[in-house]
Formats: sequence, structure tokens, C-alpha cells
Amino acid sequence: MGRSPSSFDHKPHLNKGAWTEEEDQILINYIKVHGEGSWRQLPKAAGLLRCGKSCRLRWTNYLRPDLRRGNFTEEEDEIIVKLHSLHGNKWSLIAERLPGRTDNEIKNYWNTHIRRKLLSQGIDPKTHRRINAIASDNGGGNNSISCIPTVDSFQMAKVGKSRDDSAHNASGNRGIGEEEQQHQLLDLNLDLSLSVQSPTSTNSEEFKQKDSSFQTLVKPQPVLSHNICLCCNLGLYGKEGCKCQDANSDNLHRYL
DNA sequence: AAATCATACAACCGCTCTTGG
DNA sequence: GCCAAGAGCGGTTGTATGATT
Repeated sequence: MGRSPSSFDHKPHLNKGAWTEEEDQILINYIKVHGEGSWRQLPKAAGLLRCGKSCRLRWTNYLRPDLRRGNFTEEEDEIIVKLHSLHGNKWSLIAERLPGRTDNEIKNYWNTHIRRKLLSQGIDPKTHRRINAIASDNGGGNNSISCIPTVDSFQMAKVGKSRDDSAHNASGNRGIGEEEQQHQLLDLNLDLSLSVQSPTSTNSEEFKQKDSSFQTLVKPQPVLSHNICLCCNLGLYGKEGCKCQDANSDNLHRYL
């Protein structure tokens, strides 16, 4: 469908590779004046020897003023794992829920940090299920297409964090034992898997559905059925950004 | 100090989706 | 409804930097 993907490639004079400060400045200045959009025309209009695609990427992933640079926080970690367990590699969808983070950044962070962490904990980062559980599933001859994943990984990520923390703590205080952790995980092993998903479902519908299931099943404490903000949906009630105490907030009902 | 390996992340590539004529 | 252009997304690669030998 559409034009050939490489149609922009046969312009030999286009720059590639790392952007220079000068190029960045030109792009920033141009967008300040003209705003985003029309990426195809932008390089020519701005006087950049780049393809529009490259300009868009540079702006959205690096130059946008609302970007939040720096390390991911523990909360962001948790959010990413949760959302990935719901939506898989839908990085743009995940990025929507993390203001100031880009899909590219999250994708990179997933591949370099979280993915590895989950693997080291015996969790398949694709399915969010314990690796031996997957093996036994396969042995069971279950041919149904799997799987909207479980939340094992999220819980394990949290456990991992606390493990890491305790490892750094000389006193070695551990809240709960390995077995108990395992037990808790089993309790929360929510296999939301279904058969083949309807091709007509839109992302947002899909998102709402999954989010509501997720919220219903995962949230451990009682939840009011109204005025729930994003933070609460992600288990961050009362933390920075939580709007639930503000009954008039525009961010309310975001998921409901 | 040099070589090698590992990691992080910016940028590119190829594909699909959306939109307008 | 069809087609082409533009935009966006996810996967992959290239390279700079840090750690280790």
C-alpha cells in the first residue's frame, strides 16, 4: 500500500547519521516559527539536508521541549512493565502514558534494562510468564493463540527492585521470603489470554478493555468506581501526579 | 596503556496506516 | 472504491562510551 518505502532514499545529497548542533538549531528554530507537521516539506523549507522522516524523528525523540531526559524512575519502570504486559510492544501506546518519554526511548530502555532484568528472573519478556510455565503450557498441547500476558513480570519487577534494594542494604532486611513471594505471584497470575483478537477493534477500544480488566483484577485495594486518574490506575495513588483528590480534575475518568 | 567486550541510545529502515483527491 | 502521498510505528543497526582483561 502507498508509496515505495525507499522513495526518499535516492537523494544522494541528504545527510545521514548523527545530527550536528547547527542542524538541531535550524530544526528547532523552524518548528518554533512554523510548528510541527508537513515533515516532507520541512527540510527543504528549513534548509536542512535531511529527509522529513529524519527531522520528525529528531524532533520527537530528542529536541521536543517537553521531553523528560534522564534516568527512568522506579515508578516509570513499573508502569512500563505493567503496560507492556497489557499491550506488548506497542511502544507508542505505552509512551502515551508516560508524559515526556518517547516511544523510542521506552523501547530502548525495555531492550537494554527491563527485558534483561525479567530474563534474569526467569520471566519471558514477551509473555510476562515464567519461562518454565511457558514450557509446560506448550507441552500441554494448548494450541490456542497466546496470550495477553499475565502480570507476573510486574510483580517480579517489583520484587526484583526490592531484592536489589536489599542487596544494597548491608543489614540485608528482607520483607518476605522467596516462597511467599512466589505464592503471591501465583495469586496474581492473571492469564487474560484470549483467542484471536478481533481485527476490527481499535487501539483505544482494545486499550480500554484491557485496562479495565487489568484494573479490576490487579488492583488489590478497594477502588471507587469513579474519579480514578491515571496514577491510580497504575497503582500510584497519592503520588506525584495523582489527581484523585481533585474532584474537578480534567484528567479524571480517563480510563473509565 | 592497549585491546577487547559490553552497554546504551540515537538514528535508520521497511512496513503499515491514514488521508485526501 | 481506488490510488498515491504522507505520517507513524516497531525492529534493527551503528557508534560512542565505559568496563574489563
